[in-house]
Amino acid sequence: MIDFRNLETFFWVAKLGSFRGTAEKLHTTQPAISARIAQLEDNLQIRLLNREGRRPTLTVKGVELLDYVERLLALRDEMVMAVTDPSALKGMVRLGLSETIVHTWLPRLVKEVYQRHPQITLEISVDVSVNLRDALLEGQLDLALLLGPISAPNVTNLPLCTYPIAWLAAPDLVNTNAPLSLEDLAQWPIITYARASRPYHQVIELFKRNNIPGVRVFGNSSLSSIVRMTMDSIGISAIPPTVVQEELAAGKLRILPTKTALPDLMFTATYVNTPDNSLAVLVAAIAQQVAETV
DNA sequence: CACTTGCCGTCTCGCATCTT
DNA sequence: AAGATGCGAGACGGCAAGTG
Repeated sequence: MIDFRNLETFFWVAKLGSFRGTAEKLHTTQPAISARIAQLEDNLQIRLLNREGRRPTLTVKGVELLDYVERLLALRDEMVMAVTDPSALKGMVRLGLSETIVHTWLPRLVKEVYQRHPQITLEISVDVSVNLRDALLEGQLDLALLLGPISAPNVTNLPLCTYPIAWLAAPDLVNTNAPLSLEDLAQWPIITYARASRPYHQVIELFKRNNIPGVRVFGNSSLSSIVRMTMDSIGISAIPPTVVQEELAAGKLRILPTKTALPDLMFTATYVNTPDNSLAVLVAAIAQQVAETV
Protein backbone atom coordinates (compact mmCIF):
# COMPACT_ATOMS: atom_id res chain seq x y z
CA MET A 1 0.00 0.00 0.00
CA ILE A 2 1.54 3.33 -1.08
CA ASP A 3 1.08 6.05 1.52
CA PHE A 4 1.59 9.78 1.36
CA ARG A 5 4.27 9.78 4.01
CA ASN A 6 6.56 7.59 1.92
CA LEU A 7 5.87 9.71 -1.16
CA GLU A 8 6.60 12.90 0.76
CA THR A 9 9.83 11.34 2.05
CA PHE A 10 10.82 10.42 -1.50
CA PHE A 11 10.07 13.99 -2.62
CA TRP A 12 12.39 15.50 0.00
CA VAL A 13 15.20 13.00 -0.63
CA ALA A 14 14.94 13.87 -4.34
CA LYS A 15 14.98 17.63 -3.58
CA LEU A 16 17.66 17.65 -0.88
CA GLY A 17 19.76 14.79 -2.26
CA SER A 18 20.31 13.43 1.23
CA PHE A 19 18.64 10.95 3.61
CA ARG A 20 20.09 12.78 6.60
CA GLY A 21 18.88 16.17 5.40
CA THR A 22 15.44 14.74 4.75
CA ALA A 23 15.36 13.27 8.26
CA GLU A 24 16.05 16.73 9.71
CA LYS A 25 13.46 18.34 7.46
CA LEU A 26 10.78 15.80 8.44
CA HIS A 27 11.78 15.70 12.14
CA THR A 28 12.72 12.04 12.16
CA THR A 29 15.86 9.93 11.91
CA GLN A 30 17.93 8.78 8.97
CA PRO A 31 17.03 5.06 9.49
CA ALA A 32 13.33 5.97 9.33
CA ILE A 33 13.95 7.74 5.98
CA SER A 34 15.92 4.75 4.74
CA ALA A 35 13.07 2.42 5.71
CA ARG A 36 10.40 4.59 4.06
CA ILE A 37 12.27 4.72 0.75
CA ALA A 38 12.88 0.97 0.93
CA GLN A 39 9.17 0.42 1.59
CA LEU A 40 8.16 2.64 -1.33
CA GLU A 41 10.59 0.84 -3.65
CA ASP A 42 9.22 -2.46 -2.38
CA ASN A 43 5.63 -1.36 -2.99
CA LEU A 44 6.39 -0.21 -6.52
CA GLN A 45 8.86 -3.02 -7.23
CA ILE A 46 11.29 -0.51 -8.77
CA ARG A 47 14.55 1.16 -7.80
CA LEU A 48 13.94 4.89 -7.26
CA LEU A 49 17.36 6.02 -6.06
CA ASN A 50 20.95 5.18 -6.85
CA ARG A 51 22.92 4.95 -3.59
CA GLU A 52 26.31 4.28 -5.11
CA GLY A 53 27.74 7.79 -4.90
CA ARG A 54 28.15 10.20 -1.99
CA ARG A 55 24.64 11.55 -2.53
CA PRO A 56 21.60 9.58 -3.67
CA THR A 57 20.47 10.34 -7.21
CA LEU A 58 17.22 9.58 -8.99
CA THR A 59 16.92 6.63 -11.36
CA VAL A 60 14.95 7.12 -14.59
CA LYS A 61 11.87 5.71 -12.86
CA GLY A 62 12.59 7.94 -9.89
CA VAL A 63 12.49 11.03 -12.13
CA GLU A 64 9.22 9.81 -13.60
CA LEU A 65 7.71 9.21 -10.16
CA LEU A 66 8.88 12.61 -8.84
CA ASP A 67 6.69 14.37 -11.38
CA TYR A 68 3.61 12.49 -10.14
CA VAL A 69 4.56 12.97 -6.50
CA GLU A 70 4.92 16.74 -6.89
CA ARG A 71 1.44 16.92 -8.40
CA LEU A 72 -0.04 14.66 -5.73
CA LEU A 73 1.49 16.67 -2.86
CA ALA A 74 0.39 19.96 -4.41
CA LEU A 75 -3.13 18.62 -4.86
CA ARG A 76 -3.22 17.34 -1.28
CA ASP A 77 -2.15 20.76 -0.02
CA GLU A 78 -4.72 22.46 -2.23
CA MET A 79 -7.42 20.11 -0.96
CA VAL A 80 -6.55 20.70 2.70
CA MET A 81 -6.49 24.48 2.22
CA ALA A 82 -9.82 24.40 0.36
CA VAL A 83 -11.86 22.26 2.72
CA THR A 84 -10.30 22.97 6.12
CA ASP A 85 -11.66 25.68 8.39
CA PRO A 86 -8.86 28.33 8.60
CA SER A 87 -8.91 28.09 12.40
CA ALA A 88 -8.30 24.34 12.14
CA LEU A 89 -5.26 24.54 9.85
CA LYS A 90 -2.43 22.77 11.65
CA GLY A 91 1.30 22.73 11.24
CA MET A 92 4.57 24.46 11.89
CA VAL A 93 6.25 27.16 9.83
CA ARG A 94 10.01 27.63 10.28
CA LEU A 95 10.28 31.37 9.96
CA GLY A 96 13.58 33.18 9.49
CA LEU A 97 13.69 36.87 10.33
CA SER A 98 15.92 39.82 9.86
CA GLU A 99 16.34 41.56 13.21
CA THR A 100 14.87 44.80 11.83
CA ILE A 101 11.52 43.03 11.47
CA VAL A 102 11.79 41.79 15.07
CA HIS A 103 12.15 45.40 16.22
CA THR A 104 9.28 46.70 14.09
CA TRP A 105 6.23 44.55 13.42
CA LEU A 106 7.02 40.93 14.42
CA PRO A 107 4.71 41.03 17.47
CA ARG A 108 1.84 42.16 15.25
CA LEU A 109 2.57 39.39 12.75
CA VAL A 110 2.68 36.68 15.42
CA LYS A 111 -0.56 37.97 16.97
CA GLU A 112 -2.27 38.05 13.59
CA VAL A 113 -1.16 34.51 12.68
CA TYR A 114 -2.30 33.09 16.04
CA GLN A 115 -5.62 34.92 15.84
CA ARG A 116 -6.44 33.62 12.37
CA HIS A 117 -4.83 30.18 12.67
CA PRO A 118 -4.46 29.22 16.34
CA GLN A 119 -3.13 25.77 15.48
CA ILE A 120 -0.26 26.98 13.32
CA THR A 121 2.97 27.33 15.27
CA LEU A 122 5.90 29.49 14.25
CA GLU A 123 9.47 28.39 14.89
CA ILE A 124 11.33 31.68 14.71
CA SER A 125 15.03 32.17 14.09
CA VAL A 126 16.73 35.52 13.74
CA ASP A 127 19.82 36.01 11.59
CA VAL A 128 21.40 38.26 8.98
CA SER A 129 19.76 38.11 5.56
CA VAL A 130 22.64 36.32 3.85
CA ASN A 131 22.39 33.42 6.33
CA LEU A 132 18.59 33.39 6.06
CA ARG A 133 18.94 33.10 2.29
CA ASP A 134 21.25 30.08 2.61
CA ALA A 135 19.01 28.40 5.19
CA LEU A 136 15.97 28.95 2.95
CA LEU A 137 17.66 27.49 -0.12
CA GLU A 138 18.97 24.52 1.91
CA GLY A 139 15.45 23.71 3.08
CA GLN A 140 16.12 24.64 6.73
CA LEU A 141 13.51 27.42 6.64
CA ASP A 142 10.02 27.49 5.14
CA LEU A 143 9.80 31.27 4.92
CA ALA A 144 12.19 34.17 5.40
CA LEU A 145 11.42 37.84 5.96
CA LEU A 146 14.67 39.43 4.88
CA LEU A 147 16.50 42.01 2.83
CA GLY A 148 15.39 40.87 -0.58
CA PRO A 149 14.62 39.99 -3.19
CA ILE A 150 16.50 36.70 -3.58
CA SER A 151 17.15 35.70 -7.13
CA ALA A 152 17.19 31.89 -7.34
CA PRO A 153 15.19 29.40 -9.34
CA ASN A 154 11.78 28.47 -8.01
CA VAL A 155 11.76 31.24 -5.37
CA THR A 156 8.93 33.72 -4.75
CA ASN A 157 9.58 37.18 -3.27
CA LEU A 158 6.65 39.20 -1.95
CA PRO A 159 7.50 42.86 -1.28
CA LEU A 160 6.88 43.78 2.36
CA CYS A 161 8.17 47.22 3.30
CA THR A 162 10.96 49.69 2.62
CA TYR A 163 12.82 51.50 5.41
CA PRO A 164 15.16 54.41 4.80
CA ILE A 165 18.42 54.33 6.72
CA ALA A 166 19.48 57.41 8.61
CA TRP A 167 22.56 58.51 10.51
CA LEU A 168 21.75 58.52 14.22
CA ALA A 169 23.63 59.69 17.27
CA ALA A 170 23.18 60.57 20.92
CA PRO A 171 22.36 64.30 21.20
CA ASP A 172 25.45 64.96 23.36
CA LEU A 173 27.79 63.34 20.80
CA VAL A 174 26.75 65.44 17.81
CA ASN A 175 24.85 68.66 18.52
CA THR A 176 25.22 70.63 15.30
CA ASN A 177 22.21 71.38 13.11
CA ALA A 178 24.28 72.05 9.99
CA PRO A 179 24.22 69.26 7.38
CA LEU A 180 27.15 66.89 7.93
CA SER A 181 29.41 65.72 5.13
CA LEU A 182 30.88 62.21 4.95
CA GLU A 183 34.18 63.66 6.20
CA ASP A 184 32.33 65.00 9.25
CA LEU A 185 30.66 61.62 9.90
CA ALA A 186 33.98 59.82 9.57
CA GLN A 187 35.27 61.54 12.75
CA TRP A 188 33.24 59.05 14.79
CA PRO A 189 33.04 55.23 14.61
CA ILE A 190 30.14 54.11 12.44
CA ILE A 191 28.05 51.37 14.01
CA THR A 192 25.82 49.37 11.69
CA TYR A 193 24.59 45.90 10.81
CA ALA A 194 26.85 42.82 10.85
CA ARG A 195 29.86 42.44 8.59
CA ALA A 196 28.04 39.87 6.38
CA SER A 197 25.09 42.20 5.78
CA ARG A 198 24.21 44.36 2.79
CA PRO A 199 23.99 47.65 4.82
CA TYR A 200 27.50 47.09 6.23
CA HIS A 201 28.93 46.80 2.72
CA GLN A 202 26.94 49.81 1.55
CA VAL A 203 28.42 51.93 4.34
CA ILE A 204 31.95 50.73 3.51
CA GLU A 205 31.31 51.32 -0.21
CA LEU A 206 29.95 54.83 0.41
CA PHE A 207 33.11 55.99 2.17
CA LYS A 208 35.37 54.19 -0.30
CA ARG A 209 33.58 55.73 -3.32
CA ASN A 210 34.08 59.19 -1.85
CA ASN A 211 37.75 58.55 -1.11
CA ILE A 212 37.46 58.95 2.63
CA PRO A 213 40.10 56.73 4.28
CA GLY A 214 40.42 55.66 7.90
CA VAL A 215 36.76 55.41 8.72
CA ARG A 216 36.07 52.94 11.52
CA VAL A 217 32.98 50.80 10.84
CA PHE A 218 31.75 48.54 13.66
CA GLY A 219 29.64 45.69 12.31
CA ASN A 220 27.21 44.38 14.92
CA SER A 221 24.78 41.50 14.52
CA SER A 222 22.54 42.70 17.35
CA LEU A 223 20.31 45.66 16.57
CA SER A 224 19.54 46.31 20.24
CA SER A 225 23.28 46.37 20.88
CA ILE A 226 23.75 48.92 18.05
CA VAL A 227 21.09 51.12 19.62
CA ARG A 228 22.64 50.77 23.09
CA MET A 229 26.13 51.64 21.78
CA THR A 230 24.75 54.66 19.95
CA MET A 231 22.92 55.95 23.02
CA ASP A 232 26.16 55.46 24.98
CA SER A 233 27.90 57.82 22.50
CA ILE A 234 30.31 55.16 21.25
CA GLY A 235 29.66 56.26 17.69
CA ILE A 236 27.15 57.13 15.00
CA SER A 237 24.81 54.42 13.78
CA ALA A 238 23.44 53.80 10.32
CA ILE A 239 20.12 52.04 10.87
CA PRO A 240 16.44 52.70 10.05
CA PRO A 241 14.92 55.33 12.39
CA THR A 242 11.75 53.26 12.45
CA VAL A 243 13.40 50.79 14.84
CA VAL A 244 14.23 53.52 17.38
CA GLN A 245 11.04 55.59 17.37
CA GLU A 246 10.76 55.49 21.18
CA GLU A 247 14.39 56.57 21.67
CA LEU A 248 13.92 59.41 19.17
CA ALA A 249 10.72 60.57 20.86
CA ALA A 250 12.43 60.43 24.27
CA GLY A 251 15.35 62.50 22.98
CA LYS A 252 17.88 59.74 23.66
CA LEU A 253 18.83 59.68 19.97
CA ARG A 254 18.58 62.17 17.13
CA ILE A 255 18.63 61.89 13.34
CA LEU A 256 21.68 63.71 12.00
CA PRO A 257 21.22 66.18 9.16
CA THR A 258 23.47 64.94 6.35
CA LYS A 259 24.21 65.53 2.69
CA THR A 260 24.48 61.80 1.93
CA ALA A 261 21.76 59.19 2.01
CA LEU A 262 22.26 55.43 2.19
CA PRO A 263 20.12 53.09 0.06
CA ASP A 264 16.78 52.14 1.60
CA LEU A 265 16.34 48.69 3.13
CA MET A 266 13.79 46.70 1.16
CA PHE A 267 12.30 43.65 2.84
CA THR A 268 10.58 40.73 1.16
CA ALA A 269 8.74 37.61 2.29
CA THR A 270 10.62 34.92 0.43
CA TYR A 271 9.89 31.23 0.07
CA VAL A 272 10.84 28.32 -2.17
CA ASN A 273 7.96 26.98 -4.24
CA THR A 274 7.50 23.40 -3.06
CA PRO A 275 4.27 21.42 -3.22
CA ASP A 276 3.85 21.31 0.56
CA ASN A 277 4.51 24.89 1.63
CA SER A 278 0.95 26.24 1.70
CA LEU A 279 1.29 27.29 5.33
CA ALA A 280 4.43 29.30 4.52
CA VAL A 281 2.57 31.00 1.65
CA LEU A 282 -0.27 31.74 4.05
CA VAL A 283 2.04 33.32 6.63
CA ALA A 284 3.83 35.27 3.87
CA ALA A 285 0.49 36.77 2.80
CA ILE A 286 -0.31 37.74 6.40
CA ALA A 287 3.16 39.29 6.73
CA GLN A 288 2.45 41.32 3.63
CA GLN A 289 -0.84 42.59 5.06
CA VAL A 290 0.77 43.44 8.42
CA ALA A 291 3.70 45.21 6.74
CA GLU A 292 1.31 47.33 4.66
CA THR A 293 -0.36 48.72 7.79
CA VAL A 294 2.94 49.75 9.44
C1' DC B 1 -27.44 -3.40 20.46
C1' DA B 2 -23.93 -0.04 21.29
C1' DC B 3 -20.11 1.08 23.77
C1' DT B 4 -15.98 0.02 26.71
C1' DT B 5 -12.06 -2.62 28.04
C1' DG B 6 -8.19 -5.67 27.62
C1' DC B 7 -5.23 -8.44 24.86
C1' DC B 8 -2.33 -9.25 21.01
C1' DG B 9 -0.08 -8.49 16.67
C1' DT B 10 1.89 -5.04 13.67
C1' DC B 11 4.10 -0.91 12.64
C1' DT B 12 7.23 2.84 13.33
C1' DC B 13 10.71 4.95 15.63
C1' DG B 14 15.30 5.76 17.78
C1' DC B 15 19.70 3.98 19.19
C1' DA B 16 23.78 1.43 18.33
C1' DT B 17 26.47 -0.63 15.09
C1' DC B 18 27.89 -2.28 10.58
C1' DT B 19 28.92 -1.52 5.71
C1' DT B 20 30.14 1.03 1.73
C1' DA C 1 30.74 10.49 6.14
C1' DA C 2 26.42 8.66 4.87
C1' DG C 3 23.20 4.90 4.25
C1' DA C 4 21.72 0.13 5.86
C1' DT C 5 20.59 -3.12 9.38
C1' DG C 6 19.27 -5.22 13.87
C1' DC C 7 16.95 -4.75 18.07
C1' DG C 8 13.99 -3.11 21.66
C1' DA C 9 10.29 0.22 23.11
C1' DG C 10 6.11 2.45 22.49
C1' DA C 11 1.98 3.54 19.75
C1' DC C 12 -1.80 2.02 17.27
C1' DG C 13 -5.50 -0.81 15.42
C1' DG C 14 -8.30 -5.02 15.24
C1' DC C 15 -10.82 -8.32 17.68
C1' DA C 16 -13.23 -10.66 21.32
C1' DA C 17 -15.38 -10.48 25.76
C1' DG C 18 -17.84 -7.85 29.14
C1' DT C 19 -21.30 -4.36 30.61
C1' DG C 20 -25.38 -1.39 30.70
